[in-house]
Amino acid sequence: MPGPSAQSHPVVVDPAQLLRDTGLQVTAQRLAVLRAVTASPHGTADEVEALVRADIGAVSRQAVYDALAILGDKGLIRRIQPSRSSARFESRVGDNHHHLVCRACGITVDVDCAVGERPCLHASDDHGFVIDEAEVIYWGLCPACRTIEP
Amino acid sequence: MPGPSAQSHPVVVDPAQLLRDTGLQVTAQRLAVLRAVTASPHGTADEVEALVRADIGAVSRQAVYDALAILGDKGLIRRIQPSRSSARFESRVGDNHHHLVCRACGITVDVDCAVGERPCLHASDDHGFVIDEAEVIYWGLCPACRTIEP
DNA sequence: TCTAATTCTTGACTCAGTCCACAATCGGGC
DNA sequence: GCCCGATTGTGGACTGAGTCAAGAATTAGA
Repeated sequence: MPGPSAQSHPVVVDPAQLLRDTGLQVTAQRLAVLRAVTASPHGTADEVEALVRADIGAVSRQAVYDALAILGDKGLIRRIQPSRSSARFESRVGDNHHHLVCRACGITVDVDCAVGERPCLHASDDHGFVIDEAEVIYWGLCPACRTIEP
Repeated sequence: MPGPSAQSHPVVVDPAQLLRDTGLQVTAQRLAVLRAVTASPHGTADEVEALVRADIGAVSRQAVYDALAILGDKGLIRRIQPSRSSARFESRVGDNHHHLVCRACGITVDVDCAVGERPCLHASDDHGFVIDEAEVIYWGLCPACRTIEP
């Protein structure tokens, strides 16, 4: 839905160019990791590894972890880790959205941030910290689990 | 700071009674875990285990994990798990406060919730979930790390 | 005090993630 | 288009947090 305020980057960004722009070498593994994270938001490293392997035939687990780490560092993907879950990754970045997690089945869905800017909340007392992000996880029961659980 | 609205339980609660009231058997291990979590907020399971061992002489790791899990289930302690950290536990419950975590050194401090009631925030779209908690982690750099890092 | 149910101990095991040394690949200069 | 140094990826061992399971010890109600 194109609105009056256009995004700062082109509508369709070439993933290879995206990597180059960030100062990263372009490799088949990194491109495949980027595709996997985009195709399957909130996937674990294992799931990403499986998708990448299905995509380009073979990868080492280490390459997947390396790519996830460096892409995360550069801000091309985001890493979240709800309690009792292994790390999950998503390619939706920059809009500072939040997450809704089901206590029963663990399903994770995105929720828009009502404020929109980061950090979207201000701590009542920052204890001298320089805060750059407020990460919010809403915990509850999803519609499916709500009907099963008492 | 006692205000006009008093807490629902007595000012000083006997820990053993607290366990009994929750329907749990009172054991030396559980009492020691409760003491350890209170004495060292935001400690990991390993740290709790060490404190408990120093306190009552010996415990199995399993007993510590069992106690942390059941005390968490019953709401006597809270479990938090910031990204890239193992689980941490605290006995300050019921006031729905939040946390401030340093990206560099990992130090965790409490921040009061500006709203006070749970869930203190409302998701912009609940996707049909029944939300009972909004967990907020503020990420940044603590005063000490701010002077070291560029 | 006795007894059934709950809890703790011990030790093996799983899973996510990391470390390391060597091989393969990328990409800027010729 | 080819070379070469720097960056990445591979394979395999390893770590740390947490879980499972069977039997021994403890708790609490009769």
